[in-house]
Amino acid sequence: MAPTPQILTAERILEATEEVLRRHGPAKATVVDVARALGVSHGSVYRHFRTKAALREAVTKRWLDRTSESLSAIVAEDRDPEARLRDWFSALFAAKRRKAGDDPELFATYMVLTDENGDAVGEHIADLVGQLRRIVEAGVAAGTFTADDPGTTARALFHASRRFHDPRYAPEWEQPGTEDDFQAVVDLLLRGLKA
Amino acid sequence: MAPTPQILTAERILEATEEVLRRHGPAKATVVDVARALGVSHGSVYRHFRTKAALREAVTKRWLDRTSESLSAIVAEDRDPEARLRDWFSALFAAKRRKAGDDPELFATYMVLTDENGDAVGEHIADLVGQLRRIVEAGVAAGTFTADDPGTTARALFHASRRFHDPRYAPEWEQPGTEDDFQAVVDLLLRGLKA
DNA sequence: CAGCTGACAGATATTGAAATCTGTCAGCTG
DNA sequence: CAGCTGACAGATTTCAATATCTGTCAGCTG
Repeated sequence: MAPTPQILTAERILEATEEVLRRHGPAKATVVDVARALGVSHGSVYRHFRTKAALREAVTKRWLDRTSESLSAIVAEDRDPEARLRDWFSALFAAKRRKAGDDPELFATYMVLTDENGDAVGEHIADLVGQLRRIVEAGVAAGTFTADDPGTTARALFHASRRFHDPRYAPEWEQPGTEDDFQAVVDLLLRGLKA
Repeated sequence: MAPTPQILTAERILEATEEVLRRHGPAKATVVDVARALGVSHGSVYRHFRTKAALREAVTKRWLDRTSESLSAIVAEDRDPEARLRDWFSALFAAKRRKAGDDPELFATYMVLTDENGDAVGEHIADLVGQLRRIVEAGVAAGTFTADDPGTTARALFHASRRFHDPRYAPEWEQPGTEDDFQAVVDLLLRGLKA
């Protein structure tokens, strides 16, 4: 058979772009590199993405969506909302900490991308806050949580836990005592939430 | 009288350095500039500060200490701990937001300095957490707060409110809804703290 | 003729030589 | 002679020339 003469698709370009970003880092990853990795001219890439910025934004969205999806399973479970909320926070923190620790360079690359794409990050945050709101609403319905406005409470929960999922704090996540600090914040927030 | 032939002191050097930083920004403020502002040679500055980094660290500490001092008055008051805690958070947030809003360039300058001087920032945070601990202890003593370990609880309060005092979030402080988000977080934390 | 190529203009990044700065210290000065 | 100066070496920054990249588009190709 011929050496995989696949047609060029947005999906394939995104995969190649991730690979190029992983290899060269955010500062040196060029559209020409992506085209070369795909064996096409860089003009072809511009047929699928209007600009380099649009291409990088699409990569960023894909990456953020992967995090959201892994957490949505916890939201969908049919369990005690308090336990789900604890698990959700733990899963979010563990996922972020693992990404930052396992491959610091790749994590730094995605930090640059998220800095560039405030809109995509805003959507991602709205998504996560929406997940929190669903858990809070379940708790209110079950009578275990008190919340005048679950949306406002969900935002408060998100903001109050930023120290443990905002990538800007990543360097502090491996310091001793961080796990205790995390538990103390979650405990305090859950106490405040109880009916 | 002669044109103020004052003797050279660490204090005068620090004042001149602040002025130079204000004028030229952190990237272009040199030791030579500071010496020129004082009418001395740059060698004299090195008599009082071993390195440029030490000079900048001293400026950073002075600046951070001013914030701590303005808050310590609230800690020392003889009032309901819950009200003091609310006022303390409000004062901290208001002070930070005012600094960031009134003179964004100077604020950016101090962001660079704090990035450079992690140790000074660490001490400052320990100082603020200590103030929180004193308020929590007062609340526990008065029977209005519950806290197994006031030190841990104070750390949790600090971390949970970072969205509203960590300068890295300054760009978000002027967005609409921020005041509501702040109140929601403080309300949630105080609910969690109540006996 | 849909999809791709590659040459091109303007924008951005790299590079290396020149300029400036940091930190030291022998000697000056009041 | 305590405190300051200013020349100096090595480190860092600046700047302008050069190279590379982005985004377009007329035309090629299967």
